Amino acid sequence: MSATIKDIARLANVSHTTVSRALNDSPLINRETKERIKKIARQLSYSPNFSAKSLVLDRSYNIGLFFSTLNTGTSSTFFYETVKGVNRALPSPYNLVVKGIDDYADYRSVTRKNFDGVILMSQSTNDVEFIELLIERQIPLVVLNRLIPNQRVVNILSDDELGAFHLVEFVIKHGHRKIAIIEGKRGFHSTRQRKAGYKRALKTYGLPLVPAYCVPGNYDVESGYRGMKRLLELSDRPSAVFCSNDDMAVGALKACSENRIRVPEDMTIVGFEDNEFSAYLTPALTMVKRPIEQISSEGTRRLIEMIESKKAEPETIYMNTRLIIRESVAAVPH
Amino acid sequence: MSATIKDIARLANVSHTTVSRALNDSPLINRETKERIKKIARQLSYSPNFSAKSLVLDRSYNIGLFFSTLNTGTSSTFFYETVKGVNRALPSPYNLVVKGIDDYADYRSVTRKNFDGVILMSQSTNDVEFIELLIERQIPLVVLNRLIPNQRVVNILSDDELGAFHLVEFVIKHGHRKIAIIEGKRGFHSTRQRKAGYKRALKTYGLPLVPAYCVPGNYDVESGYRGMKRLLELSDRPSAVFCSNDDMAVGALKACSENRIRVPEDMTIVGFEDNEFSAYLTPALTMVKRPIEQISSEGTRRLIEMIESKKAEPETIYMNTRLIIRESVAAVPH
DNA sequence: CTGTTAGCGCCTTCAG
DNA sequence: CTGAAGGCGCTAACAG
Repeated sequence: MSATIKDIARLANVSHTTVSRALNDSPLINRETKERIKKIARQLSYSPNFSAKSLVLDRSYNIGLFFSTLNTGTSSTFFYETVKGVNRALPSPYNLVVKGIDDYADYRSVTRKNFDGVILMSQSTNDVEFIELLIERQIPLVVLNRLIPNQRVVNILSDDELGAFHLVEFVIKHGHRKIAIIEGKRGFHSTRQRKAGYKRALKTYGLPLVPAYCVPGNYDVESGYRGMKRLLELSDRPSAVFCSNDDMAVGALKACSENRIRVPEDMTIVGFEDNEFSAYLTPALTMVKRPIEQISSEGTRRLIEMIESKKAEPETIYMNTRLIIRESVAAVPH
Repeated sequence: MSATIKDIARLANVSHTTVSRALNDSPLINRETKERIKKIARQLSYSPNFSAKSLVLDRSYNIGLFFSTLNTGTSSTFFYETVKGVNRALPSPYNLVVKGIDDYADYRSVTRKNFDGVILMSQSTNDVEFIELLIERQIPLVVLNRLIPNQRVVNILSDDELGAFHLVEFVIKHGHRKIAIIEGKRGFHSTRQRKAGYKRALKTYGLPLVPAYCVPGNYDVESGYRGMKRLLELSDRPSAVFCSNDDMAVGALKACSENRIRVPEDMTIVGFEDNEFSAYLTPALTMVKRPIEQISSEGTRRLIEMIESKKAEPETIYMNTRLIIRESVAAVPH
């Protein structure tokens, strides 16, 4: 079928070893023979058999990109930006293999032989087992998005706590004193971080933490809608709401509109994440943008470095969020 | 490092051949030895080296999922649903390898050896070369989303023309006679199909096709915004606008809101695609939903069948869209 | 600079 | 039912 180095060797009247070396640009080979061999390879439109290469080099050329889940709880924007970021930084011989942890009956097939390295987009603590397995098997690993304490891994995150702090601070500076939060999915690290930033901002500015103003959510639009409805039923309504992500802000906006509450005139709403719609909502959403794509690219770069230099320096890197000011915040009405 | 069949063979006092057969459930092997071998394999947490398997079986276990591009023109919802659909239908030994065609300098590495099969999510005609290459190399192929005429490939699409027809018909039945369209990205098959459905609906109901009512777009939010602005500047404004996808409908909504035009009271707007926000916009969007996830799953199933049975029956399959009625359509004002 | 030889881990004849 | 031998395509010593 397709040509092998032996075919080329025959045509070039050299040994297949020479062909292998020539094609891999070994300095041992004479320039002219090299050219000659490469030309023949081109004519035969030769392409190496990666399985064979893999077997002998002990490298699969597969990079696994694992999500906690591919089915639910992952917003499409988040997913897309991650893949884009990884893809952008991935050198060409590597294959980007996308998986969800949750559809693994067992992880047996995740081995050093089958994956040169793994990028884990960690969204909840349900992946600790998986992380331990990877470490135990000495598979180069980069964990994105969630802080992995006490582990020797490269860990890249956005500073959500700080981002949320800045965001809520911005709201406070508009005169708001009754600020509610619709929280993210339970158990997610990001949920805790964002709430922590919210709490720190309140505290810093001497505002009380009102339990009734902290309503649960789970990062989807529907939960933002329900959360907002709950807040609107309160006798002492908040004047501003921090939604732990933009999807929930969309739901919150909807709930306001149904109750004829104008945003931002009667109610300030802010989000977190920056999905592609935030700018085009009515009103356009003021929120904090996480650098998902950069995190993914940076993580990929580090992973490849680890793989190719065989060095792993555990490190935790925080990448800055950005406050994006649009239209959904107004001074508190009185 | 990790265990091989030889290690197991030694411990079990059999040849590695026997181990291989036992692990592959060959009927030739005695039940008891089989059990014994499997037990040892489990104890050693043996996992096959796929590179070796691939080499000898001539199967890479890689399924390529190729997009026209990963960088722009692909909406995140679309991307996410596709991956989800494929992933759901992909049997476990296979790896889902995600690629964008546009970041390929040359396609040389896409060979039968490196990919057992390819799923092409075709978004424009810039992939004809690629398709020809795959056919020439006899790589099992399924093309999703775009009609590939005169080619012997399995082709799975949503019936956008019919979907658009039903949608516009629905608008017409609300009394609208001045219906505009904001078109999709130039050169995309879907763009043409949706416009065709629009035109057929107009024609069927005896309405004229007004050139000024056909404005260009490219499937992103911004272009919907600009398109709507253009329509609003017309002296004889349309009373309804068919946006060729939901992202553009979001932009159109925004433009209306800025011009204090109420939707749907003053202006009917419909979309196409159903991204996850459509239901939560204000007003919630009436549109046609494409079965992306089903298309992807079905395509994957067919591809695997082709690979495992070595049979390829070229076929074109249309999957039905669904009209989802929400709030953005009202009777024409008079 | 080039060739010979061996072997990566696995599966598949072909003999027992 | 089991084993011995060979080879998939490629790279890596080791010789020349």
